[in-house]
Parts: sequence; C-alpha cells; structure tokens
Amino acid sequence: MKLINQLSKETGIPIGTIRFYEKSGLIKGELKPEVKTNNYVYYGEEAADKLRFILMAKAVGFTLHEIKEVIDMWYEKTISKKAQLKVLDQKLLQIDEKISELNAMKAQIFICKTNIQNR
Amino acid sequence: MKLINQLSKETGIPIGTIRFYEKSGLIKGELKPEVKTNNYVYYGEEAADKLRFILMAKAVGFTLHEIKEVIDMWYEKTISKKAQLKVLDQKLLQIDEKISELNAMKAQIFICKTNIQNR
DNA sequence: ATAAAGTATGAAGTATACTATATAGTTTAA
DNA sequence: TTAAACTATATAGTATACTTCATACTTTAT
Repeated sequence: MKLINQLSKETGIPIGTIRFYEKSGLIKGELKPEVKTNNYVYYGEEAADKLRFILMAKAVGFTLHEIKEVIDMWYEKTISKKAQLKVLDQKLLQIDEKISELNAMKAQIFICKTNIQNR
Repeated sequence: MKLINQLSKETGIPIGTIRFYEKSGLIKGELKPEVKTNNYVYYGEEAADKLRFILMAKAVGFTLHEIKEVIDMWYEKTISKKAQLKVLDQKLLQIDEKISELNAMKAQIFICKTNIQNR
C-alpha cells in the first residue's frame, strides 16, 4: 500500500490527475482505520494497474467515460457475468476498429511518402 | 467543387466543425473569382480527403495539432523533401506505438474475460 | 523544535475541440 | 415573388480532461 506521491512516481501520472481520476470514479484508494492522526489515502496494486490501463487507453483515443466502462468490469462483482463479458467484447470490437484505422492511416502515409519521393 | 453543405453530407462532419477545421488551418476552400454576387466557399476533393483523414486520426487519439502536422506535409511544396519525409516517418512510429498499445489492451481484456469466466 | 515536504479539500482557471446563437445576406423552389 | 433553405461571420457557450491555487493540517528530516 502506497501514498499518492509514490503512486504518481510509479505511474508517471501527476498527483493532481490521480486525484481527478479518483473523483471521477476511475480508481479508489482507502483510509487505514488504524491511522487516526490523518486522513491520508492509501493505494494498492489495483489502483496502479488501473492507472497504467488508463494511460494506454487514453493514448489510443478512448475517453475517460469509455475507460471507466471497462474498469468497472475489472473488479466489479455485482454485475452479471453475461453483462460483463458483453461490455468487454464491445471494447474488443472498438479496439479492432481502431487497429484497422491505424493501418489505413499507415497506407495513406506510405502513398504520401511515395508521392514526395517521386517529385 | 462543392459547397460546404455537400462536403458535410459527404464526410458526415457537421458544417460547424468543418468551419472550425478551416479556421484551424486543417483544410482550405476557395472563392470562385467569377462569382461576384456572394462569397461562398468551394471545396475540392483535397478537402474531402483531408476530412476523411482527420476522422480516422481523431478516432485513434491524434490531436488536431498532430493531424495538422501530417496534413501540412500532404500537399505542401515549400518544405524540403527530407523534412517532409521525417515528419511522416515520425507519425508512422507513433502509429505503430498505438497499435502496440491496442494489442496490449486486447491482451489485458482477454485476461479479464478469462477471470470472469472462471468465477 | 522548526522548516521543508507531503497530504486533503474545494474552487477557480486552462486547453482542446467543438456547438450554438445571432445577424445578415444569397439562392432556390413553389 | 416570397418563403424556405443555404451561406458567411463573429461571438458566446459547452464538454472533457486536466491544472493551478489557496488553505490548512501532518509528517519528516535536520
């Protein structure tokens, strides 16, 4: 269990952003009931994993809302198996679409490069 | 050559957004000098191609600024071949990074699915 | 013991990317 | 010919995702 500063250093995500993600319901830390002099929040590996996932997903254009949909499936036990798998399968489709679009972009850029070289 | 309404219908991008992209320097229409009763702007296939490229690039998380960098190489003749190819090669690297991240996300989601199924 | 560094909270500010509104002129179809 | 539809311009407003600031308390290092 680590404090926000360590979590920030570990993931490369600024403290302010981590707090913003926590307020947005993407990650969750916990108070240690035995600590009574302060209200410092502690984060486990789960939070670190989620932050790393957020970084990846954001880099490929998913919104925080879309990311939350997946993350909620991650550890959520109250939703039916079927519903959980459905959400995840939808995301897999979206990911494949994005991969297709990236490949289409590559093709376009190759064409553009060829045009430039033949000038 | 088409007016903004037709361009919008062809690409699925709202007129307001097209105007915003033009103001941002991503696309460019032209006035017809022979038309003197109005100042309607006409767009060619180049603008339509660029808009389709913008759609793809945005879907995979590129910012308008990053997209503009590529688009400027597209038809720009004032920049040296070498500089143009350098920018495009950088984008190709970024695209490959994004594909890697998408594959990593797929792997994570598969693990998550397996966990759910084994509950 | 005290200054520096870390933590929590709330509120305001910023950047990006639109989206809507108001105004005014132009074109087109009934 | 006139009302509906289209176009241009400028300005303001909105949503998302942070980022900064102010305040106050706690911990840590010297």
